[in-house]
Amino acid sequence: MYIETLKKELKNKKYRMTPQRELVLKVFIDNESKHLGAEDVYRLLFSNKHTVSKATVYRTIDLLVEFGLLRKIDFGDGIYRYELAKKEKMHHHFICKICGKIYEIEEKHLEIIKKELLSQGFQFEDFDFKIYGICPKCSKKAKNKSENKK
Amino acid sequence: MYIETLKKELKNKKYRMTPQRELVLKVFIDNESKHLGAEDVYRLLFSNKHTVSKATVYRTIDLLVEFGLLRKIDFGDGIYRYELAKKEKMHHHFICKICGKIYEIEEKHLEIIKKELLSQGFQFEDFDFKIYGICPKCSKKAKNKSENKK
DNA sequence: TTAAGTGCAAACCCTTTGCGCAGCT
DNA sequence: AGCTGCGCAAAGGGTTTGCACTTAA
Repeated sequence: MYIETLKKELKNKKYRMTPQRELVLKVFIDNESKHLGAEDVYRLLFSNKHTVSKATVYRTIDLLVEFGLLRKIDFGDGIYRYELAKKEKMHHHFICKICGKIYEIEEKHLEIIKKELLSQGFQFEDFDFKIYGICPKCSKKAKNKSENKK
Repeated sequence: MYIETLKKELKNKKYRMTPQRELVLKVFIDNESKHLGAEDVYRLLFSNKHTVSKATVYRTIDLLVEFGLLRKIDFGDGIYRYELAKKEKMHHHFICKICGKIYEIEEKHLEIIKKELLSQGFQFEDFDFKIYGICPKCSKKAKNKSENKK
């Protein structure tokens, strides 16, 4: 169904469907829960014996972002990551500063913020909401450690 | 007063106060409303006849972030920008996709989100909340244009 | 057939690092 | 003297680009 959208968009813009473009999109479909960078996509394809060049991976990802199939995420570590853009479900990211794990957080309160912005004349297209901190697991570990020391 | 904080922090960590460190911090103080990248800082100093090497600019900025005097912002264009971290006033960014202007948005609703996270065991340290869209000015312009066409 | 797409390697660009010299303490 | 800090230039690392070859339509 993502593939269908891709084909449709390509036709609209008079671009072509190619095996490489399908392969790149499939990587994102098969790794839905992950946040993959271009390098990751390249390596995943490579280890599956599908050789798609890095240049093509980068170009295809740009295309998929342009088509709204992928959302670009930036965790501030110098690597752009991407995730399938499921329009229905807006979610955000909590990044643990200790273990590095990324939690997806569903947020309903943002609706209020959206409404306020709209009333001020802002049209929003994309939210990027990241929270950095310490996740429950890590703060539990830290707690245990300090108790053992006593 | 930022300078005082810098001096204090440096003393704490047994680092030294230098003219370069003061100059870099001053650039941020004198350009409070802007979001400067390292390159910008370097150029601003250069055009004011103060030569501080790029390496030092980068190193000093890292230091200032470490001390909590600067906040790192990432608008996803491959350049890290920084702003003076005024702890009191949490604000966020609206980036217009047409004119590129960055609006600072004060947000009070995030308090609710913070509370919910806390109750789930998440400890947050930093919020990064960016909204991409079209600002009131640009959407007005677009509107006028389409009306003229009629 | 022919314009779009691909692969390769080199180029880019922001950022980081190694190293010798300068300057606090 | 012994570190810390600086400037310079080179290296790093993710991303982009030029160009000749390949391929979808």
